[in-house]
Amino acid sequence: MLLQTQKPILRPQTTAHLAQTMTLLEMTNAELCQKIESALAANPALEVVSPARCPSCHRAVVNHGVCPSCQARPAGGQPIVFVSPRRDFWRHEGSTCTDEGEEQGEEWNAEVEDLPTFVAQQIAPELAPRERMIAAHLLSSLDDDGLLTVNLLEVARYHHVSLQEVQRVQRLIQQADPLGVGSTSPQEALLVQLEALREVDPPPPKTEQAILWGMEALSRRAYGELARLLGISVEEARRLAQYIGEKLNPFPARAYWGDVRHRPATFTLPLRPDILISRLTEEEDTPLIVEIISPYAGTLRVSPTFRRALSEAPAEKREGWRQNLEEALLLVKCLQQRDHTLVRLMQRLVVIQREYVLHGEAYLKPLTRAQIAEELEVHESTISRAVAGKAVQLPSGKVVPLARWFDRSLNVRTALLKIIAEEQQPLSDAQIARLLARQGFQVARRTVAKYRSMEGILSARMRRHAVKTSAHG
DNA sequence: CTATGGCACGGATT
DNA sequence: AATCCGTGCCATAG
Repeated sequence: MLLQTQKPILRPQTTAHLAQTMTLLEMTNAELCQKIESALAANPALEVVSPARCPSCHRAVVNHGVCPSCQARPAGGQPIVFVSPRRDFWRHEGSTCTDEGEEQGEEWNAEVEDLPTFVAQQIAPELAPRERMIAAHLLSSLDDDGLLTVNLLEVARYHHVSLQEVQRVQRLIQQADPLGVGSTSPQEALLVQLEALREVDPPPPKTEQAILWGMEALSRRAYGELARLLGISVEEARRLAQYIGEKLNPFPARAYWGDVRHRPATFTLPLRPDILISRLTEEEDTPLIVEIISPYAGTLRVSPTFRRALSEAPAEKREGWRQNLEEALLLVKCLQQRDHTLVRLMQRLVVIQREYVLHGEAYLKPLTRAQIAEELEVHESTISRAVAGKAVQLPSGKVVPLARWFDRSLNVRTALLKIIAEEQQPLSDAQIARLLARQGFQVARRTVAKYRSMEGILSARMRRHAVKTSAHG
């Protein structure tokens, strides 16, 4: 197999190695990029050489002389999995990495950085000179979502003004165009938007309370729970959730940038993929190409020059250099191991979830991390770490968290929704369970009931009467 | 008597 | 080792 070409040392020699491997494994590319960059800056023994390129397709590939997708056409639905060098959209500010100008992400960053200026222009006329400083402070502390990352009280203390004054400035910012920017929490952003909408488009009753107390239930789509919490009917709860979902946005910056420029949904998501999946051909039986994006833009290695220089090093520097060399070796080794684990994981995952990758959520197979761990003969916590926080871009362009591939119930829930949507007369939980079993979903009757309430669907009996009576939760 | 929702246990996840 | 989620058992509403 082509994977064997880069087979790393599999057994951790030291506890340091073990610990670092685990840490690296659970790191997202974004985090890892930073770590590598600081390591490169601090350790002269490390260097990045430019990636090898495939002579035929010119694709850059880490650790391969030939692009794996040109090298061989795997048989029997086997995917092509390889580690590819970091793309531009992973670059951090101040990075020295060059080339590889890729289609996708860089404009995203450029525009988001513009947001503070954009807001500043709108509110500038309203500001007293003294408030300008405060506004600048707040606006420069916005995160990608348009929410504040600083405490208002701290800002007030920093500028030696009262909290009220800071709040006044904040309110001005919140009223500005991406409605709700500069809020300290998603809830606050929602409330600001709600206030502004109130006259134009009156919200359902208790919307405010739902935002204040029910966010957690709301985000889980636990409409039944929400209804109980607010003392309203489930039907009202659903309508309320729909209102919030359609008209309001807890992350003002995302809504704004998403709306103004009609770009694919991929880039309005805050997720940047760690792994890209594409198809080799348009055929149904195409091999899938899985690129695991490496956190560096070439091959990371221990500099041979440095190694040579070590033997001629002046005595007083020798100890420090030797330590550098050791750290460098360790880091490289650990990263290789990380790559290897990810490659093996994806290799298997893509085979199992092939239908999902090609055709979407409905084809997601139930899967547990433990199951994969057994097949790959690694500890389950290894899988857990490898999956945590990672995002994958599917051939469709959609970016999803890798964790979703392991959802045990999502597909069952969609099937359940479909059944209920299509049924003429209300079915009992037991009947639904049997229908689900016929579709290959083995779930207990009790679980059907749980999913039902999660989705905010009334019981069979209630559904029968819901038409005339508006029952009370 | 049947369909549901509450509570608690055990395996999965982190 | 702590926490979450699916299930089984049981009381209760219809």
